[in-house]
Parts: sequence; C-alpha cells; structure tokens
Amino acid sequence: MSDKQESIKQAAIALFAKRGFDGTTVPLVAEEASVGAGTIYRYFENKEVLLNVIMQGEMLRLEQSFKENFPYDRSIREQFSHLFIGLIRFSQENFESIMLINSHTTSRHLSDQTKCDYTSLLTFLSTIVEAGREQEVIDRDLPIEAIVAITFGAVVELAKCFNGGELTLTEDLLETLDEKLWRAIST
Amino acid sequence: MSDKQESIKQAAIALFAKRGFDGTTVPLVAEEASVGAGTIYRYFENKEVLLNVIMQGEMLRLEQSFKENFPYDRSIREQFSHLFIGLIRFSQENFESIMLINSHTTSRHLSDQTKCDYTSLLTFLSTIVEAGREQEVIDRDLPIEAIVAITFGAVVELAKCFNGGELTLTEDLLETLDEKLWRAIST
Amino acid sequence: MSDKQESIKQAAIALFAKRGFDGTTVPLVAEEASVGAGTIYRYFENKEVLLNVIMQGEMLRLEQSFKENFPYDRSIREQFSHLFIGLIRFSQENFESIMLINSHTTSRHLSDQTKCDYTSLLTFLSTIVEAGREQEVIDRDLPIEAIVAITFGAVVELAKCFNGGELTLTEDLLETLDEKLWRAIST
Amino acid sequence: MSDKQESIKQAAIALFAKRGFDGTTVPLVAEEASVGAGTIYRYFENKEVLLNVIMQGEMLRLEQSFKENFPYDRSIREQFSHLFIGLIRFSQENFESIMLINSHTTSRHLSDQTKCDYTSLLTFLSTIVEAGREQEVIDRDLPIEAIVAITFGAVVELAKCFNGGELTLTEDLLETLDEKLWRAIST
DNA sequence: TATGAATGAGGATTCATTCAT
DNA sequence: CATGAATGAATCCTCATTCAT
Repeated sequence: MSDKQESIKQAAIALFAKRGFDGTTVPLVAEEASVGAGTIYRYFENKEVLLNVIMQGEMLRLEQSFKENFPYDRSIREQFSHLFIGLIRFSQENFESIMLINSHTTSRHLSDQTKCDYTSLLTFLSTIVEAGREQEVIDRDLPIEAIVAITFGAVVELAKCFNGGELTLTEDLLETLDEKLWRAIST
Repeated sequence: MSDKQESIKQAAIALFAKRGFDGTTVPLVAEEASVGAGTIYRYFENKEVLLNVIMQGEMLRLEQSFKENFPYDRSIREQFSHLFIGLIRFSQENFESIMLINSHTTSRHLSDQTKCDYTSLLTFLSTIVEAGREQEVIDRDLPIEAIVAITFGAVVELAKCFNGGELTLTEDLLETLDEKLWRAIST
Repeated sequence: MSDKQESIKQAAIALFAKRGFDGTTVPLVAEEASVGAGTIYRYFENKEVLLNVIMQGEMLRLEQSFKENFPYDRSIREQFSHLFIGLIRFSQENFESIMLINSHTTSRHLSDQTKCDYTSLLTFLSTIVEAGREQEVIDRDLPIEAIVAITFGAVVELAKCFNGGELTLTEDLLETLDEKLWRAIST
Repeated sequence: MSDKQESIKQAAIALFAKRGFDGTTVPLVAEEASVGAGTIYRYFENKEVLLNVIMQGEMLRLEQSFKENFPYDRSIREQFSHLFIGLIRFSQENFESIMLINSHTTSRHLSDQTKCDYTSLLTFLSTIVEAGREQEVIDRDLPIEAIVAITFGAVVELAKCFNGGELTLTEDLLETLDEKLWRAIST
C-alpha cells in the first residue's frame, strides 16, 4: 500500500473521529496527510468511499485484535477478559479508531458492505456471549444485545476518559474494570 | 415561549441527533419545523447558537428528571436506582435528546456556557457517587469518572438498542439492568 | 416566469452559443445575467438541465416561427419560401438561438426529451418536403434528409456571415437566396 | 514525425471533433492515443497548442485535397465539381476533420496563425468563385461569401447525415448533389 | 412577525500541467 | 524518451445567512 494512501487514511481516521464526517473537509484531510487535495481522489473515489474504506479497515483491525490469541479452549470468564481487556487496550492505542467506529456506525454515508462488516463484528461477540449463556455463567435474564451494549458502551465512555486525561489506565484499574464488568453480566 | 420557536427546537433536536450538527442544514430544520428558513434567525442568532440553546435545554431537562423526586434521604442503592431507571426512562421518552447530548458533548461548536452546564450535570452525579464511596457501598477501586462512564455509556448503547428495536424494554429487564449495573459499581 | 429566470436563460443562450456548453462556467452565466451564482441553482437543477431547458425553449420558438402563418393552402414553392425566409429572419433576430441549436444537437449533455424535441422539429420539415415530392415539385432524386441538410446547413453558414458582418442581408439578397436554394431542391 | 506524436494528433482530432475542445480532457486524449498523459506535453506545449497544430494540419490536408489534380485549365463547372465532390469525399474519409474544422473555426483558443490559415483556405475558394463570376457562369447576385457558405454549410450537414447513417452516399447521389448545388450558385 | 428568494463564501471534485523516476 | 503520480487552480454546486416584502 502506497505511503500516501496510508497517510491519507490516517489523517481521515483522526479527523473523522474528532470532527465527524460532515465536519471534516477534504482539504483538511489533505493538509493533515501532507498531500494535495487532488491526490486524495487518486486513491479514493470520493469522500464517502474514503469513510467506508477506513471504517472497514478499522473494524477489521478490531476484529483481528479480538481474534488474535483468542482463548477458545479456556473458560468463558477468561474469554471475556481477553475481549474486554483487549478492547480497552485497543482503544488506548487506537483511540481514534474506536471513536470513529462508535460515532459512525449509524452514519447515512455507510455502504451496505460496511454495515454488513459491522454486523459480522457484532456476530462474533454474540457467539461468545451465547456460549457463556449456555454454560450458565452469563446471565440469561440479560439479552445478548444488552450485554454487548453495556460492555461496548462502557468501554467507549471509559476510553474518552482515558484519552481526555480524566482517568489514567493502570494495570490495577484494568483488572478492577474487568472484574466489575464481568459482575455486570455474569450469573 | 413561541410556538414556532418550540417547533424549531424540536426539529433541531431530532435532526442534530440523527444527522449531527454538521450534517444538518438550516433549511432542513426549517422544513421539519414547518417554518420558513428565515424564521429560524428570528429566534436564534445562528445555527451554532441554536445547537447551544437546545443542548442546554435538554441537559437541563435531564438534570431536572434526575432531581425530580430524588430520594435524598434514602440509601445510595435507591438513589442509584432512581438515577439509572430515570435515565433509561428518559432515554426511552427522549431518545433524540440523549443521542444529541451524547454525540455533541465534545463538539467544537459548543460555547463555554454549554460545556460548563455539561460539567455541572456530571458534578451532580459525582456527588452521589462520592457519597456512596464514603458509605463504602460503592467501590473505591473505581474512580468516580469510571463509574459515571460505565453507567452512562451502557445506558446510551442500551438506548440505541431499544430505539432500534433490537431490544424491548420490559419492567423485568429494567429491574435486571438496574441490578446488574449496580453490581458493576458496588463493593 | 420570473425576471431572474429569464435573464439567466438569456445569458446562458448567449454564452453557450458563443463558447459552447463546456466552455461556459456557471459564474460566467451568473455575471452575464447579473445574478448570484447560487441563484442559478434556484431555477435550474444544474448546468445540464439549464442547457436542456433553453434548448427545448429555443427549438420550440423556432418551430412556432415556422408554423406561424404557415401557408398550408398555398403551393409548396410558397411553403418553402415561408420556411426558408422565416429561418433566415429568425436567425437574424435570434442568431444565438440558431448557433446554440446547431452546435448542441449532438451534445452528450442532452436529455432524451430534448433529443426527441429536436426530432419532432425535423419531422415537421420532412412532412413539407414529402408533400413537395409527391407533387413532383421537389426532386425525388434527393432524399428528404439531404434536402433538410442542404437548406439548414446553408442557412447556418449564411447566418454566421450575416452576424460576422461579411454579408449584409437585403431584401434583394433574401429573394435571391430563396430562389437559389429552391433551385437546389426543386425538380 | 514520431509515431506517438501522430497517434496523439489522431486521438485529439477524433475527440475534439466529437466532444469539443473544452469537453475533452488531456488524460482522455492520452488514453485514446495509448500514451501517458505527460507524453503529450513532450510533443505539444499545451492543450491549446495541440488544437492549433491539428487545426492547421487538417486545414492543410483539406487544402491539398482541393488543389490535388485541380483542373485549372477546365471549365468553372468542372472546377466546382472537383471542389464539391472532393469535399464530400474528403468528409467521408475524414469526417472528424471536417467536424473539427467546422466546429472550431470560431474557437477562442485559435492562434492568429490558425485563423490566418483558415482565411487562406477560404481565399482559395473565393478565387475560383470570382473566376466563375467573371465568366458569368456563377451568379453575380450572390456574394462570394454566400456561395462558399451555402456550399460548405450544405456539405457539413450532409456529412453529418452520411456519418450518422441517415443517408448513404452513392455515386448517383453524389452526382445529383453536385448538380443541385451547382444549380444553387450558377446563373 | 414570517417568509423564502437571493447571495456568495466555502466545500467536493476535476483536470491541465509538472516532474521524479 | 516516456510515464503517471502528484498538484492546486478552477469548476460545479451547497448552504448559512440576509433582507425586501
């Protein structure tokens, strides 16, 4: 992948995350990426396509971070920790990605493919939750969607705190959060 | 307050919530409010002022809903339920308000006053949490900001599920959620 | 019809005729029409629609000038004169219209409707020619299309000469041209 | 002359004829010519120079086709046939050249030299007409410019018909057209 | 007071031209 | 020589805002 294409994508991720798609101008992306405005159109058909490409890319990266070293043969509790801690860590290192994904999942600019990719990301999480419910370690009173919503919603807001400096992520806090969120969903 | 001013505000709340401030045009607000575009400028100096006015108004409404019948003389557990269940109910009846507040709290279009109002809303919640920590019913291992983030983040994502139809709010579910989220923050 | 809409159309006719559609910028039309550039989009969806509207309008005016006082009950020779002299006169008074029509009939920017309108204009002429052929006053050796082409082509080039000042239209010349062109197509 | 230069010119002739100078992009010419866009600037200073070069070249080719085997020592009638039939044949084999010349003679992109070349092409024709008038075989009532306009205008429109398939050129039709157009200008 | 036509600054996108490879 | 990636000026079009009615 070209150097310029990559820097355009990074600039777009940062700017779309911070200002939103509609609040970000193409020349602004160009400046942030240190390329000419016209160059963006050499790599992306238009601004909307750029959004979809980076959304798909970042969701894929998130999914890969979930799946990397996933403890398929360990307990649901450990699987939850893998996902939760992985998500917190991911959002520390890729704050803009998480903000981008969270704030644009309902964007009217998303293509069907991008929406589909998002669904498949959720499906992966649902599968784990479902397994936990069958083992009766995750509470059946809570619908799957609620479990994902609580966890993901909490992480996003926590990430904002970490990024804004209101909160500092320590290993202790990470452990506490993992424990607390598990309490919120377990039987 | 004039009838037209009110319908402009309602239209703006709905549209800013759904499409974001930058994705919403003034003529679109005018059409949704069934007024002429020029009329909006009779009541609001400009689009940015309109955002700030409705943000302040909706945050005030939320704060009032928190404070209304607040059980100051009951247990922290009951106070939490009042806030949590109140927030869920508020977001059921005022989905757009919650989305508006959640998605625009970091907007670059907010005035200092609006940011200040947001802070004061958080301060109120922090006060309750602080009291809980002093009574040792809320876990000291969790920073106040983390507790607010977890709760608010969870509610926002849950509200999206309720609104999107993926989840239906029953009294039972509400009770379960209240219980679960309390488990996430209590000692 | 609004004053501004009309002046936009007049400006566009003049400019599209002189510089061609692609060589004419919207701000140039706006300046020529003494309106703001944005105003053009209040009346015409886009530049292409503007072209189609004026093409249809000018072709209609030409057709009406053909049909006005058309001597249906006179000889083909007189009918030819009516059309030929009418066309020359029309192109004197509406030089830009004729240039617009002539230079944009094969434009890739024309809508199906506009192409259709052009065809119907030709159909009217063909009908007259056909009648002349049946009366054996117009030469059968010449296909209808050739007759229309010769006459229309000649008029367009003559109009350029009149407009450029290389030729001056007198009543005598008009009569001569009518006589000569008739000789070119009659038996 | 380089192979590439020639294919650039051929591509430009075809595209400028079909889409007009302003409607033709340099990359489009490059693609049609199967060369890189930058290569065009190796042979032509800029797009405008390219237009002028091909205009001059095609007008020269037309002039040469007029002058080749020109029957200087035959009758004006035969000279007219040579020119008229030559022009029709030229426009059959070089439709794009004729369209290019016809549609760009008044272009604002032409250099003085190109305009001058066009004038000299007309001058050659005028000379013949003038001779015909002196011999009183061409009608003095018709100004020279009118004669050229009628003939050239007719040929251009006829060429469009032949090219569009509405008319098919046969030897008979060619003879008829020659005869008819001569009738239009002769005494 | 209410309107919506009018405006022009600003944003998305294209394309003539350059230049490093 | 040839290329095509890169550029930014210029183009089409939108929309926040104004103002005459």
